[in-house]
Amino acid sequence: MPKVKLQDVADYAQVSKATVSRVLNNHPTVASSIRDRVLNAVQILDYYPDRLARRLRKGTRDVIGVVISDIQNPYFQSVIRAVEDAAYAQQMHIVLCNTDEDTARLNTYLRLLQEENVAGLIVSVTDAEHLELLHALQQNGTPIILIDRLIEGGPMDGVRVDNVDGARQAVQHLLKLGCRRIGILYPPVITGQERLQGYQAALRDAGITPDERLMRVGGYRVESAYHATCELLDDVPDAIFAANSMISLGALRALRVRGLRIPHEVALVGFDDMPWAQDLYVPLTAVAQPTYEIGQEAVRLLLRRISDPNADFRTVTLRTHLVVRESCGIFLQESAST
Amino acid sequence: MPKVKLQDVADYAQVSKATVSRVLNNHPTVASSIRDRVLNAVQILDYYPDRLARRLRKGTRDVIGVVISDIQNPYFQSVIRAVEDAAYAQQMHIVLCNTDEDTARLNTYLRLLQEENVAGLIVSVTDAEHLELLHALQQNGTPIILIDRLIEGGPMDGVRVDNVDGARQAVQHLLKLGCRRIGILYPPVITGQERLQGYQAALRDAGITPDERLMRVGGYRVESAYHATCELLDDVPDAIFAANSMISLGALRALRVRGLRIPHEVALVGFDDMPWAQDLYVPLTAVAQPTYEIGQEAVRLLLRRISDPNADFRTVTLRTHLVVRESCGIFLQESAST
DNA sequence: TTGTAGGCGTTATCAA
DNA sequence: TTGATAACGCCTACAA
Repeated sequence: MPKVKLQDVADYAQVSKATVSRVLNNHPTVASSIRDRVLNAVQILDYYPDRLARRLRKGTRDVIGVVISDIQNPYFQSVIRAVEDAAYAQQMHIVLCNTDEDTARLNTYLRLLQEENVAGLIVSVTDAEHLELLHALQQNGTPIILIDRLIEGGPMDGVRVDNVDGARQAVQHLLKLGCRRIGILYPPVITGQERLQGYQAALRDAGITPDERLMRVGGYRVESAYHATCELLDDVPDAIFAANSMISLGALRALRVRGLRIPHEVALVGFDDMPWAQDLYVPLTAVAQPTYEIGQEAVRLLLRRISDPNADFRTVTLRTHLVVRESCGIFLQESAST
Repeated sequence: MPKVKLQDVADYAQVSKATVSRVLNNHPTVASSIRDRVLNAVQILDYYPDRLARRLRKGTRDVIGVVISDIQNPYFQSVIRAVEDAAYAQQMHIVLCNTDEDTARLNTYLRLLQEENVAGLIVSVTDAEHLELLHALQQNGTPIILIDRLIEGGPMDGVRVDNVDGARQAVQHLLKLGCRRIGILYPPVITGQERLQGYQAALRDAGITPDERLMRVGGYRVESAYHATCELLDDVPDAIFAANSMISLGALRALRVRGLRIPHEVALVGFDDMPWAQDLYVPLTAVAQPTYEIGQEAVRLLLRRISDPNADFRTVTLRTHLVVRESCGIFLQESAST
C-alpha cells in the first residue's frame, strides 16, 4: 500500500496541492469551507506529512544531536533526560549517539549528524584533540554546545560546573573531619584534571603537600577504579576522594572487599551524586552536579545560538553542592559531639 | 557561507552531477581518472552529502525510533545501549523518545517517528490501549518490535522474558529459605501482572494460599514504592518480592528506615538486576533480565522484518536468571549449614 | 482566495 | 562511460 501524499489529499478534496499545504500549515488565507473539506480528506485518507520532504524544502531544523561518551553513566542519564524534555517542549527531538570514549565512533557520529542537517549538537568530547573537528563543524554553521568536558582554546558555547571548587569543597570537608592522608582517584579527562587541581588546592590551603602516591588515575569504569583503589590502599590513605561516579562505585567495592570500615578506617567522598547514592552499602557523600540544569541550560544555549548565530560565545558555569551522607558525614557528628 | 552541494563539486571537477553522484555511491562504471578528480574536488570543497535529500530520493530508511517509558530505569538504559550498539553496527542511528508513562507523549512521538520515515520502531508501550495505535502504524508499513511489555491480541514481533517463570524462581528461592509470609510489590503494567502470576503460582505450588493483603501495587517510582512498602510492612511479611528495580530501591529504603534487618527480619528479592546491585546497602538478590540481549534481539527482529515485511510474526522469549546475593542469600548459607 | 510552477539536494533513467 | 533530465514529497512565490 503506497504512502498517501499531498496530491492524494488534494484529489480527494478536489483542490490543489497548494491549498492542502496551506491548510496543513494553517495559513490564514483559506476559506473555512475548503479548509473543512481538506481536513476531512486528511482524516479519511489518514494522511500525514513527510518531514523529510518538508525539511528539505523549508530548510527547517528540528533535531538535536546528543553526543555523549557513556549511556551507563548516571551523570549523562540525567543530562539526556533534561535535554529530551527540553527538546520535546520545543517540538524537537534528539538523536542519541554513544561514543563509548572511542574516537572513531565520535568522528562517525559527528559526520553523520552534520549530514543529517541537525539544528545543533550537544556534545561531551572525549579529548582535546577533537577540538579541531568541532571547530570545523561550527565554522560550517552547526551550532555546538559543549557539556561536561569543556575545551579551552576556542570560541565555543558550553555548560560546565566549577569542578575545581567542587573538588575543593569535598576535600575541605574531609580535612575538617580530621583526615590527613587523603587519596584521589580521577578519570583521565579534563574534568578529572580540574578536580585534581581542586584537591591539591584544598590540601595546600591546609598546609599539606600533595603526595604523588596518593593521586591516581581511576580509569573510566568501575572495574578499573576497583583496581586503582586497591593499589591506592597500599599507601594507607585515611580518606578517598573519588572524582566521578563510576570511580566511587569501584572504590566502595574495593573498600568493602578489603573489609575496611567506612568512614571509620577510610572515609569516602565522590564526585557526582546518584539517585540511589543513599541506598548504597554506605550512603555516599558526594559532590552533586546539577545534571538536569546542565541539560536544560545546554538546550537553552543551543536555541540561543540557533536564533542568533553571531551572538557572543558564552560559557555557563553552574555550581555544585556537597551532599553529606554517612560515608564521611559521620565524622562530622563525632567532631560535633567532641 | 552557503552549503556545498553536488553541483559545486561537479563544477569544480568539470563533470556532471550524475557523475559525482556515481563516484560517491561507488558505481563501477566510472573512469578512475575522473573518479580521482571528483574525489579531489570533494576533499577540497569539504563536501558532504545531504542525507535528507538522499533519503527522499532513494527512499532508504536508516533511523530506528526507540520509544521507552523511563530513561532513568536501569533496565531501559541497558536496552538502549544494546540497541544503539547494534544500530551503529548497521550504519543506522537512533532517535530516543522518552514517554514518561504519558499517553499524550507516546502518541506525539509515534506520529513524529512515522512522519520521519523511520526504518522501524522499538517500543515499550505503556498500556494495552495503545495496541490499536501501534497496529495502525504497522498496517501503514512501519515495522514495530515490542519490548518489555508485550501485548497479546495482535500479530506483532516482540522480545520478552519469561516473567512468570522468573518471578516463580525468585519466590521459590524464598520459600526454600523458609519464608512463609512473602509479600509482593508490583508495577501496574502487564509485566507486573505476569510477575504477580509467577508469585502466586510459586505459593500455590508450595501449598500456600496467596494473601490479598500481601500483594500490593508498588507504582512506577522509588517514592511510591517506598510508601507501598511501608504499608505492606504493617502486615508483617517475612520476605518481599519487589517486581522491578525502582520498587526494589523503594523497598530497600523503607526497610532501612524502619530499621529492619535484611534478610534476618525481612528478606528481599528484586526483579531486574542493576550494575551496582552488589554495592547496595544490602547486596540485592535479583532476577536478572538479559537486558543487553533484549536490545540486540530487538534490532535483529527489526532488521528481519524490514528485509521481509511478510515474514511470520515472531516473539522471542528469553530466560531470566536468579542472582543470589545477601539480601536473602544468607539464608541459604544458614540452611545449608543446618 | 486559489492554482500553477519551480525548486530544496539527491539519485536513477535514459540517451548519447 | 558520461550527461541531461525527471522525480522523491513538499512549500511558496507568483499569477489568476
